[in-house]
Amino acid sequence: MAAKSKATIADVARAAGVSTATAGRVLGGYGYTSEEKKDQVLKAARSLGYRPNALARSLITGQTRTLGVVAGDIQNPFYASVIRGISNVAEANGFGLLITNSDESQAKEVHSVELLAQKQVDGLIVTPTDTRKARHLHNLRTSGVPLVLIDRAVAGLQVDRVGTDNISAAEQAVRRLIDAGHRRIGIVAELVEEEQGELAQFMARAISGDPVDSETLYPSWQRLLGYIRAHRVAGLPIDPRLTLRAGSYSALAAEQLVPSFLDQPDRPTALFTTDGTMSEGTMRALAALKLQIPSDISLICFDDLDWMSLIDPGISTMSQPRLAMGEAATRMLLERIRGEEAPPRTVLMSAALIERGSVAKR
Amino acid sequence: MAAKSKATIADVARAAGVSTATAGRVLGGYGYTSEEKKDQVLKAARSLGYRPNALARSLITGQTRTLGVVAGDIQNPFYASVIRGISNVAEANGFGLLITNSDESQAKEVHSVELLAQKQVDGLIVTPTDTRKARHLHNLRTSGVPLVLIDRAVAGLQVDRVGTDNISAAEQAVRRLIDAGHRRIGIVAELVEEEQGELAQFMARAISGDPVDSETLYPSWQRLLGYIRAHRVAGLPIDPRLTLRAGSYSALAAEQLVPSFLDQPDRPTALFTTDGTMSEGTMRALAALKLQIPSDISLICFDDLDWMSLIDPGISTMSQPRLAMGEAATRMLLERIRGEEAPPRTVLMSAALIERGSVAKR
DNA sequence: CTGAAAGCGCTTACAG
DNA sequence: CTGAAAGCGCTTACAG
Repeated sequence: MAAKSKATIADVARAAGVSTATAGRVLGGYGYTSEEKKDQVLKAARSLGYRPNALARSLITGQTRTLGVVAGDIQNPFYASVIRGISNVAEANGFGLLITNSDESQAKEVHSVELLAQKQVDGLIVTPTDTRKARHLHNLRTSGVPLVLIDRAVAGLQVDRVGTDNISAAEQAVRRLIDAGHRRIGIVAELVEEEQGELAQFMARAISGDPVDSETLYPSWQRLLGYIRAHRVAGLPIDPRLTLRAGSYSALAAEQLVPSFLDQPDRPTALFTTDGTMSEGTMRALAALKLQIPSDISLICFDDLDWMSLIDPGISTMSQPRLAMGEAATRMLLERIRGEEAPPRTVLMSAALIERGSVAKR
Repeated sequence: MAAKSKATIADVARAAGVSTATAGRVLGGYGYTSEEKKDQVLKAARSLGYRPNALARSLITGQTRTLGVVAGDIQNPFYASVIRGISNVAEANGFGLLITNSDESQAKEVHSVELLAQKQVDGLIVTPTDTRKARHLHNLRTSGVPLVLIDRAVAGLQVDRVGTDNISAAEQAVRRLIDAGHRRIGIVAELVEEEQGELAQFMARAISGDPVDSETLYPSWQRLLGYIRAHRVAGLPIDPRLTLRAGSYSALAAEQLVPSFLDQPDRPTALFTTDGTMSEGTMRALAALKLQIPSDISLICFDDLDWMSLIDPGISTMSQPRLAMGEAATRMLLERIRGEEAPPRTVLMSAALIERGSVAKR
């Protein structure tokens, strides 16, 4: 193995015949130096193959120019795009990215946050796994590490956040289906456990128009709210049998539940899926059932995935600005890192309905 | 903003009434300490909310337990999966991941490598943008930073590498098409510039059976080699007009070139696309041309993307073990970091033909 | 403009 | 087993 060449500032200073302070000033780009010494130092640095040790610098300055990211799963197109957005603005500002996956497990999320904090990231972007309890995120506040949330909020945690306006987006999607004449519209959603009570109660309250604290709801619950709202606005009744609850972030779960969901009297003539994962599972099930879109069943999805424009007919969907979400979150985080004081901001981005060929008139 | 609580080992030591050395020993988990002092220190640490500063530790130990990754584009499913594989074994071994995108630009790659090196990563995994010249990667060797290459090799750079056995995989795909009776098989490939000469010369040499140094070829060139080999083995002639060269990693480029490619006398009856990007572009073009698969044209792709199993008929493809590639690369890197000396290894993984419905008999 | 000294938060020999 | 001291590679006041 090659000898590790580890020229330090002291080595360069010695070779250039100056003090380490002077060498540091030119190499670190701070303070003033005469052109002459500057040249000497630069020459010495080059010949020694000097590379600054960011660790030492960070230890003193207290900043690492590194951001930490805790995403659900980097393989998921949603997170992949969001992270790309984060990466775009991080890179443009000279920040590196330490990325971890939570796999929607709070234990892993806690572990990741701790790891990133120990590595002294200047700020953190996380997609919280649990929207109710998140002590580790509250603790971050007291340890002074700026935090921005993406996609989900956390009850009682006043920090910057960027997400999609899920209620409006879902309402728009379902309204489109209603406008096309559909009256029995099924919703395929994760709806992982909530502490605001059971699904039936939740729906009852929403239907009756009771105000629900939607802010810290998981996205799929918010999208269910939009589904309900579209029905209410149109004066349509809501049949609880038209709600398919997958219970977890799993395409397979959706795929397995859709067949019996569709095998009921007076089955839905259209489906609304609440995210990419549910959409994929639903599509696989429809294919297996040999149901033609849109002649046998209409469909509007959430999140625009590659395949939705590749298949024939194309799938209409609510497209989230994933890249822009990552970019916006990072910009907000950098502002906080720079010390900008302002009340916590919530940026809700709107999704756009992309019309393709998956909705038939009825 | 909350006061930054920054308890150091010195603070803990003071609170516990011991020396910083002792506090360090229990908090850092090295050396011996009596149970009594251990308890005192732990208690003090807890009440002070002590969190170790990994920077300070790394500065001394010379290791950061962080790996650097330079991938093409995290949004691309190929890289997303590879990175997930990397993340799996990194995490299992307590390593963090600093991830950057090169966007297939060598300038960005050079910049990323420099950034990661300054941040003192313990090792680097990169998908090299240029397989011919890569001084920054050679330099890494002399600075003692272990490096593992994924997907592509670099001429003259003797380091561990994991890739796909592209020639065999492509040969298998094309043989499948030949076996189905196809005689005019088109290949849709990136084939970005090479310095081994022009495409025509390259093909002439390959066809004549001249040995080509395939090791450091870009994957799409290797896959072209497999395409040629399948023809040679079957005793079939090769028509250069059946090679579509996109010239860049762009689905749009492929999409735009496919129509005229298919609008030629005696046009191909089957297509082989050399990666996910080419596959996507080709699919979009075929859809726009209203060509039915497989009745109008047969197709075998490379790399198994989500949509290939979602559309009807499913697309047959050569599936690369992307996750396993990332995992294997990381394991090799960790071995090097642990100091294992061994000649550089090249691990070529084989792709598996996944048969779906995109190939018709002829 | 430049250098000697102190110090960031830890770990590592070295005595005891 | 424990502590005083030195030091990792830088940057930051502070004199001059």
